[in-house]
Amino acid sequence: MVRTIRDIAKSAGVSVSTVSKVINNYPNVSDKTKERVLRVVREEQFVPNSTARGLVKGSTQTLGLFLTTGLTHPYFVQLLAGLEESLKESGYDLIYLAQIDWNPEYSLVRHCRSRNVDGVLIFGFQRNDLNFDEMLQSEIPTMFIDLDLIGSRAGFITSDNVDSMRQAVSYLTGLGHRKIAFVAGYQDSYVGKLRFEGYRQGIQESDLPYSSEYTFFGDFTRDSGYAAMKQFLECSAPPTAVICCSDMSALGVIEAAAEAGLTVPQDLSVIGFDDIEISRYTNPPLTTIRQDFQTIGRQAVLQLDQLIRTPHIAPPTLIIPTELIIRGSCGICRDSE
Amino acid sequence: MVRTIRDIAKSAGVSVSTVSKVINNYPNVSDKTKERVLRVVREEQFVPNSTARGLVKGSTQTLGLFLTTGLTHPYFVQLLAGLEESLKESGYDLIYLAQIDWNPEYSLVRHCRSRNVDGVLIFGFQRNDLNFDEMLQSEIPTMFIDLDLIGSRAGFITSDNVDSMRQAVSYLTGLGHRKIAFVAGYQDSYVGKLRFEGYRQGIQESDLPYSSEYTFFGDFTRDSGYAAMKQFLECSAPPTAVICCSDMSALGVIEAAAEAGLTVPQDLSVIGFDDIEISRYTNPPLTTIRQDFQTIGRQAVLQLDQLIRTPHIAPPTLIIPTELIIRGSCGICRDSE
DNA sequence: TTGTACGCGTTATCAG
DNA sequence: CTGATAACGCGTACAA
Repeated sequence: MVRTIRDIAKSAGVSVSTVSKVINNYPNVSDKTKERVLRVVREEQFVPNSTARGLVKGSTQTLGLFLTTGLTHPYFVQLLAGLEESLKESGYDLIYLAQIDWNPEYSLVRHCRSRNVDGVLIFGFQRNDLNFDEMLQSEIPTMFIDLDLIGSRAGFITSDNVDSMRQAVSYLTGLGHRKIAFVAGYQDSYVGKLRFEGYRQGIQESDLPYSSEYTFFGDFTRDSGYAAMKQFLECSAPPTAVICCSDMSALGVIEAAAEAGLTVPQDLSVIGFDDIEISRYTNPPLTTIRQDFQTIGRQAVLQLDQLIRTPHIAPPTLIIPTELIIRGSCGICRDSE
Repeated sequence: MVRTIRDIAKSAGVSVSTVSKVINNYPNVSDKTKERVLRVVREEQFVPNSTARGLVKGSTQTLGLFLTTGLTHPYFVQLLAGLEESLKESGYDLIYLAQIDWNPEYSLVRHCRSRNVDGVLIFGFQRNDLNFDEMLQSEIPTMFIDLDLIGSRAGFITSDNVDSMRQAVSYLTGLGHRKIAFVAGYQDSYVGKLRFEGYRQGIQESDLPYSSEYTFFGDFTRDSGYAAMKQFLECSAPPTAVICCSDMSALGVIEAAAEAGLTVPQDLSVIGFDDIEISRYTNPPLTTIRQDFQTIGRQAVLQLDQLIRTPHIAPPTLIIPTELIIRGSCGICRDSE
């Protein structure tokens, strides 16, 4: 039994517009009628139809979310928790736009418009996965997560990938390491590039020579870590420390090292990335870089909300710090050379 | 520059109703006008406004999703993948109803109605978390995931928790074990109860005595597994096998066993639940029960779609089989007793 | 302070 | 086969 604003008006003995004014907290309503209307609203459990409201206002208190398919990011759940928290604060529901298709005619912008979303969150994509230019040129408020795209109404938020890796290198050099290898992610992914860049900067800042032998481009999996370490062991001067782009690949590195008779952290230091749940419990516990996805999710919505509500604001670009979690997989360099 | 159906009508030199008929594939339109309209639609990149459509049709091609807060289920991502796949097939977008609040006045039903969703998915809740009765009594098509609630328009889908545990017990008795302990989940959770029930059934079917000493009620964490094993070791006749309600707690059991000088699987057999990514790589690799969350997500949407489209259909209740993944953490019982 | 009437973009009915 | 026109439920100038 669905109630409309008209039913409420009748029950309260006022006009529809008065009800509307009460609901939307307009000033020019006498306290007496306001109270009466409010009582009826409560009694009849009236909730305004957001579809109708969306039609007339051209906005729906809804944020659109585009997600890449096959998402396996370990900390996606945290992101969601961050989203949820701020979604509540700012009063939006989230519509997951699942009807993406990958043919070139598909248009994110049209999809958004047809749904009348107030703003859009985009997560998990690479630069050329979809036609993001159209999105950037549109007037639709947009926040990219982990992709550095900017438009007049579009900003982005991401972890500080570069600094993460510089920190990691610096931590290892502080332990005396000078032969530091790097298990990279996809060469052409946004985060992959930045982390590699951070590694190179770190190397440079510590006056260490860069050797391409010490870099392996993998795919974040355990297997790629394993393969990487096998390759590093072939080097004329094998590394004494390895930085990885994911915890899973760090685990692969440790396994390959163990097979070669090397123990961590005595013979080899290893740093991971992500801080997945298991990392606390591995043997040894993994030293790793933790991304603050809860904050990223939270800030993405908060910033988007600002963008939506402020017409000429500069598009937000946020870089969220990471944290090096020091556990047991790194040790002082014993390489006498 | 947003186009409406009126713009299209003007450009094509026909009436709005004709355009509407073409868009919605109505029969009574001549091929010639249909073609002309379609051309204009394509040229002008017209997409009908789903808000307006939703208003008049009373349905929005949208499914609502209620999620519990702080969801950390490792396989939620799989569920999402399953959802996404079938969402695409059946043409819905998913609206994540984040504006839940926990005061008693909050009504799921009203929230749904205000958004005009066609159906609802509910995941991660316990029976008394919210007022689900109202939902069950409403005419809103609903699928509960992992919660066995049924209404005239509401069904559920879940893994076969009972059978999973019976399988596990049966597998262990097949290996000669007769002292089989159980690390349960929350005592009052839906899945927790069923898994415990399955364990008891399995015990009974194998004519083993049930001993409350052999059951520990934990919370799915590694720590609770650790604590459980410590307790089991205090028994006058410690178990030779342990079944756990999560992989993490299985890892805790193994750790506690190792501390007591027991090696797995020689001295103790351990079975987990979930098959998280890491289980393949632990030492020994974990024998565990895998839930098919991809299928659960997929079927949830498919069944809901059926429910929506068929007025008087019986509410679907699906129990999805699990799979015992046999790896290296179980061995033949050596207990000579 | 309150109410009337129109419009948001679409679909459905019914007359032509 | 095509086109007016009335809904759908709400917000808001404007009139009272």
